[in-house]
Formats: sequence, structure tokens, C-alpha cells
Amino acid sequence: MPRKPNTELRRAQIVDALRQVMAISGYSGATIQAIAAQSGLAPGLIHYHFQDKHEILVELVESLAAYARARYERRAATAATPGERLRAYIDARLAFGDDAKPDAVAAWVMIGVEAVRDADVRKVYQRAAARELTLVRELLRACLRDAGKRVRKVDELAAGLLAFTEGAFVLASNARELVPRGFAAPLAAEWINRYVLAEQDRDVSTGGSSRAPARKRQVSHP
Amino acid sequence: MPRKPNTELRRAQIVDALRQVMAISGYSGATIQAIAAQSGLAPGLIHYHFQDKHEILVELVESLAAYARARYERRAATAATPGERLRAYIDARLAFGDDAKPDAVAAWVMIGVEAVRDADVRKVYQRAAARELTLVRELLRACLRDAGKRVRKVDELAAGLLAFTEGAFVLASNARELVPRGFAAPLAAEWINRYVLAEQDRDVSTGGSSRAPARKRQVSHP
Amino acid sequence: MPRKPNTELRRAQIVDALRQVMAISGYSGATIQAIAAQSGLAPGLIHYHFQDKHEILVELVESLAAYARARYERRAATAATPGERLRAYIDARLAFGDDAKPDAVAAWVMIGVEAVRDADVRKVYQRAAARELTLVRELLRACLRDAGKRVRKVDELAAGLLAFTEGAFVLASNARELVPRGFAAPLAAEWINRYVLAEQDRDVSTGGSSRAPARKRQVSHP
Amino acid sequence: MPRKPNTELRRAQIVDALRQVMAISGYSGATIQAIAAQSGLAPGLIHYHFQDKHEILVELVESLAAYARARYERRAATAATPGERLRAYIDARLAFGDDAKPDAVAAWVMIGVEAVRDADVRKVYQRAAARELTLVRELLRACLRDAGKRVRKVDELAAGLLAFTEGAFVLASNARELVPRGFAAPLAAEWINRYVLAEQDRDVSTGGSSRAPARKRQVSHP
DNA sequence: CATGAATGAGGATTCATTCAT
DNA sequence: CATGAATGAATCCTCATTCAT
Repeated sequence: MPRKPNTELRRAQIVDALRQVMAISGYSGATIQAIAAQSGLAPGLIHYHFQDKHEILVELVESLAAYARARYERRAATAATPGERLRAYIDARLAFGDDAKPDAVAAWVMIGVEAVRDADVRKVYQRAAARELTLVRELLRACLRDAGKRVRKVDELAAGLLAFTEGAFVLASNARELVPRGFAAPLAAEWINRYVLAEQDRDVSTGGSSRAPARKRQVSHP
Repeated sequence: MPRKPNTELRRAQIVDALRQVMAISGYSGATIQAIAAQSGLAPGLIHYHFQDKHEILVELVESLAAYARARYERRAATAATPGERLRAYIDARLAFGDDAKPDAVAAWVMIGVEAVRDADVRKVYQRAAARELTLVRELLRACLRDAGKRVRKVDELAAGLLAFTEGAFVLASNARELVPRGFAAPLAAEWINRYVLAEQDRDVSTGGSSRAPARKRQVSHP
Repeated sequence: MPRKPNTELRRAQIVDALRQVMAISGYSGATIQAIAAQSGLAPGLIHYHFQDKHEILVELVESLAAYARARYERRAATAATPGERLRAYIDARLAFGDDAKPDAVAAWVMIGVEAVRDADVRKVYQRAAARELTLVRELLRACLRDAGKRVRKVDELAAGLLAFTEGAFVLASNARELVPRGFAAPLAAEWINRYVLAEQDRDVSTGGSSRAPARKRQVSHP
Repeated sequence: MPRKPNTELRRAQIVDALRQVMAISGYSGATIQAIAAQSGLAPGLIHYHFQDKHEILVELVESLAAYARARYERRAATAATPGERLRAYIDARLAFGDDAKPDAVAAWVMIGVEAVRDADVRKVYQRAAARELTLVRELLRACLRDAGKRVRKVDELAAGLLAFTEGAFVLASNARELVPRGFAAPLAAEWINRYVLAEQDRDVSTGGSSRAPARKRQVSHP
């Protein structure tokens, strides 16, 4: 009787273990032995399912990106306005640690660092970051347009929001005691709001009629 | 004839080498051999001047913090208003890489990660971060007051600016190609400006006379 | 097909190798490389089966103590009188080197020295010594009582016999040429005999009848 | 003005430092750095006065032997009988640690072990041990003769006393808590006393007149 | 004589990876 | 698929010894 292949299960198990170990010990501290211990598998088995340590990391990056994307989409599903959609995004990202995988944030920070030295990791990391930026740009553009504002500096704004997010992750990982609990998501939303509000109206010649409704369309929960 | 000690010189040399190597290879990749090669010293000599690798890292944290602080103070010296002082801070931090030590930013990111696993590093890292936060809080408080605004959420704002800074460092380190060049400092300043402007006036009963001058005192270069 | 663990075998192999190397080179000379060479194993494997060098030493102490104890018990099995039992002990200890593990004596001497600097080794060493002392005390007490003598200074006597034993080990290790071959066991037995004989009778009021049989119960072979 | 050579002073200083460090850390733990620290001298200076570490050890052996010999001779000066002289020896050796150099005992034990691996050390160590044995043999022979006993087994007895002494050193170094304080010297004296007393008289044909005075000449303090 | 920096070989330990079972 | 032993290169650190000052 042929055994049912459990490769997928095992791979997920191993990637999960890497995430957990990495959140505490970093990538260099995430030894195969440690991953094996965390996952309850034998060290030799790790290398049966993965070519090398490296490959597990690459798969982890993809898994984390997919997870974050899923979180956003779940929340965006109930969003009616661009503002709500952006807020959904912010919450999905910056309330990251409150979910089932609190170590995902720490692991992501570790990965960001590993990307500096490891070209393969950098590649998948940047792919994830690029997708993120594209999404944020779209969300911001829609917000600005919806608010009747000029659509400018969207690249900068998107990069800024991504920077803020990454930085919040870093602080959550290594200086949690120093910053107010849960400050990130509300502050990010408020920042965008005020920034957008202060932006010049799109078309000055069309008069003030377009401004009134714009004020009401803020970055907010649905 | 007793020989003249040159320990301070050597220690600085070694710390410098760690910074450079770490910016590229991370802490775990910054082997003693690599540090020795970078500094042009023999491996054994590293351990003559430092107890262990660890101690070099701790000294590097302190050196980077001192360096950043010096940069701020140099720029703040010519600042006349609170807004200018905050702008000096933002420039000092977010134009970090444009100076003589472009790898300081990358090294700082690596250190932030190492702080997660290493209690000693975490201690000095958090001490530096706490000093940073205190400074930023003061700057923000002064700005808000100067602008005639209510002084609220200063802790959150300071944490946000720190997060933005750290995140900008991360992106500069591993996703430089994806973000607009030099976006960080102007965006941070603009963000603070619009946030402050949109804040409620401190005292509504005193009438609008206090508002007019406040508008002119923005976060800007001297 | 899961592989069958062979850890116990390997651990014994490694402990044996440490004993052999240590007998010649001392503990500090017993490098992992040397142990590996002696046991025919790869250096890395030593650390797979033992946490560190230290742990091998601790296990060696226990192994030597157990070995000595077994030697005594084998000989004591055929002993009928307390004197014979004490003689069995003396032979078991002081003919130590004539057995299958001639380097056990030298290794024990090295361990005694290592115990001075290493708290963990000291602990197991002292535990072994304490067990030894307790045994010797019991044997001596029984001898004195059996000889109808007062039971006094048993602690001192036991310590003296232990000292003699350890000292004989030292001389056997580093000054074998200077001392008569096989002097230790007979001399120890004779020493105890004459010491016991010269001891005061237990109860002078009961008359001399108890003395006569006592004289015949000496420390001797069965 | 030519400086007065202080080589002898320095050498003594360094040998002293080795003794102190070795008593705690053994020979392998007695690094040049440690000796330098203990003696308050610079590491480089050690090698100016001694060829290598080795040479310091050899000089230490000689210094300890000379010291022990001096202690004996001081005490023997007031001894009138062979028994008193032997007692003087025993006290000189086994009350070793009560003097100005309590670490001499521990250092001697360490040296005994180092002699196993180091041929040069073994040579000086054995020379010292041989001198010791010769002395003890003479003392024992005189005692036996003085007590009117047959002079037999002197080599064995001398070796036994040396073994006891070395063993007492070992226990004093690593199991002080387990043995009665100050047990060694009295026990050694008593052991010799009873051993000698139980020895056969030298000449049974000459009658009992020689026996009576012999009994009173014991190993005792003057 | 004296100082203390410098060197480099050597030692313990770790760990990704391989492989026999 | 699974296990866990085995390997050996790489790493940190130590230390006797040398040497410039």
C-alpha cells in the first residue's frame, strides 16, 4: 500500500518552525537542529524536504507575504470607500502581531536584514515589497482622487507608509517597552488623513463644490 | 623604555571595521577574520583589545548613537525656531547615509535585529532609542506649543517618527531600488507639518489672533 | 527505517579514550583531537555525543569510581572476616594498576588535580571520595570491633588510608622507579594490622579472655 | 650610572607568582598573563627573565624542595633522638600548609601531575623525591636501630611515608572538607610508632636488657 | 630592564549537510 | 519517508612568544 505523500504538510511544518525560531534567534541562530527540535522532526528529514536552509527561508518569505495579503483582502472585502480600503490595509499590516502568528512580525524583520546579505532572499523580499508598494500606491491614489485632491507624490507617500510599517515592526521587535502600545495603526491612519486633507484640491477652477464631500471621505474603518 | 598605549586608536579602528563589515554581512557574518581583514589587523589582536566579539558590538552601538547625536547637534546649532530644530533632527537622521559613514544606516539595522537575541545589545540599543525618543518628544512638544496647538499624543508622534526613521533605514538597506531617492526626510517633515497644522488650537477662547503667527512657524530649514 | 541509537556505545568509547589520553597527557593535554584520534572517531562526533569536554570528564570520574567499587565487591564476596574484607578493599585499590586498565590510576591522579580548579569535577570527585571514606570507615570499625579493640579515631584512620592510597597512585604515576614494586598493598595491610593490634582493648574489666581470639583476626587474605 | 641588576629578585617574584597561580589554576591555567598579573609585572618581562614557561616551573620545583628541606632542618636542629628527628620531618612535611606558603602544598600536587607529561619537570621532581626518600630511609633506619629493632623493609616504609605525605597533600587540595582537620601528622607519627614497636627485636640472643630502653624512644616531639 | 602591542598556531565548539540503516 | 549518527569546515577565543619602543 503506497503511502500518501505528506510533503506539503512537512514543508509547511518546517517553514512554520523556521518562523518561530527565527523570531527569537534570527536567521543565523535558526540552525537546522533548532528547526528540527521546534518542528518535532529529525534533522535529516529537513534536508529531505528542502535542498538547504536557504530554501526554507525563501519559502517563508513567500508564506509571510501571502499571509499578509490574505489578511488585507479579508478586511478589504467589507470596505466601501477608498479610505476604508486603505484603513483595512493599515490595520492588516500594523495589527500584524495581534493575530495567530505574533512571531511573523519579528521574523519579517529578521528576513529584511537577511535580505541585505543574501541575494536570493533579497529577490523574494523585494518582490514582496514591490507588490506591497504597488498596492499602497493604488490605495493612496484612489484616496486622493476620492478626496478631490491632486494626485502627487504617491510614490513617496507609499514608500513612507511602507517605511513606517517596517519601522513599527522593528520597534515592536526590539523596543516594545519604549513605545505606546498599539500606537502604529491609528497614527498611520491619522497621518494619511491629515496629509491628504492638506493636499491641494485637484482642480481649482471647478470651484469649491467638490471640496465639501471630499472632507467626509477619510481613512477610516468601514 | 615603556611603550605608549594605543588601545583607543585600535579600538576605534576595530569598531569601524565592524561597522563596515556588518553593513554588508550582518553581525553573524562579521567574523573576527573579516573584521581583522577589514581593519588590516591580525585576528588575535582583536581579542587583545576586546574581550569578545560582543563587546565590539556594544561599543559600536554607542559609537553610532554618539555620532547621530553629534550630527543633530551640529545642525541644531543654527536653528532658531522649534520647527527648524525638528527639521535639523529629521535631516540629521534621515540623511544619515549621505555622510562620511554611509554604512552606519545598514549597521544600525543589523544591530536592531541583533538586539532581539542579545540581551546586552538590547540594553544599549534601547538606551539609545530611549534617548532618541526623549529628544524627539521634546522637539515635538516645542513645535506644537510654538504653533499654538494643543500638546497631545506626543508619545505616539515620537514613536511614529522613530518608526518611520528605522523603517526608512531598513528600506535604504534592502530595497533602495524600490523607493524614490531621498524621499524620507522631506516626507517626514511634511508629515509632521501637516499633522501639526491640523491639530486643534491650544486655546479656542483666546480668539484667532494666536493662529496667524503659528501658521508661519513650520518644520523647515533655517 | 529508523536508525538504531548507538550513543551508549560511543559514549563509553569516548570516555575510555579520555582515560587513556589523560593518563599520559593530563586533562589539558587531552584535546578533543587527541580523544578523537585515540577513539578513532571524528572530532565533531565527540561533541555530538557529549555537550563538552567537561562532561566527558565527569562521566569518566563516575566510571572510574564504579569500576573501583566493582573490583572491591568482587573480592569482598569471598571474604569471611572483617579483616579479610578490609584486605580485599586494600588489594582492590592498591593493586589497581595491575588490572586491565593500568591507566586508570594515572587518570585518577589527573582528575584529582583537575578537581582543584573545576567545581563540577570537584563535586563528582568528592562524591566518590566520600563514598570511599564511608566504606573504609565501616571496614575499619568492623575490624576494630572484631579485634576486641576500642573504636576510636576511625575518621582519622579512614582518611589516612585514603591519603595513602591517593599518594601511592601519585608515586605510581610519576616516580615508579623510585619506590619498591608492589610495596603499597602489603604495607597498608601491615600498617592497619599493627595499628589495630596496638590499640587499647575495648573493655579491660572483662579480663584477658577476649584478647586471645582477637589477635588471630588480622587484616589478611581469605 | 649602571643599574643594579635585579634579576634574582625578579626571578623569585615570578616563581612565587607561578606557585600562587598554580595552586588555584593548575599548570595549564597558569598562563603567562596570569603570572604577570599575579606578580605585578608585564608579560614581556617574564620572558626576559625566563626562557619559557617551562623554566619557571623547574625553578619552582627546586624552590619548593629547598623550602621543605629548610623547614625540616630548622625543626631537626632541636631534636635529640632519632624519633624526634623523624617527628620533626613529619611535622615539617605534613604541617606544610600552616606556614607562610599555604599554596605550596597545592602547587606541589599540581607539579606531581605535570611531571607525568613533562620530562624536564619529571627529572627535577624525581630528584627531589629521591632526596626525600634517602632522608626518610635514614631517619627510619636510625629509629629502628635506636628502638633495638631489626632494620627491615626500610625502602617500603620510606615509600609508604612519602605516599602518605603526597596523598595527604592531594586530599588537602581537593577534599579538605571530607577529612578531619590536621589528621595527617599525628596519624603518620602514630603509624610509624606502632609499626616500629611491633617490629621484631634486633637480636633475641642478647637478652631483654636492650629492649627496655628501646620502648621509650618513640617518634615524638622533642 | 621594562612595557605592552602584535602574531599565529592551536583548541573547543557549532552546524549544514550527508548517509547508512 | 524517517532517523539519527557522522563528517569536516568554519568560527571564536586563548596564549606562549616575539618585538618595537
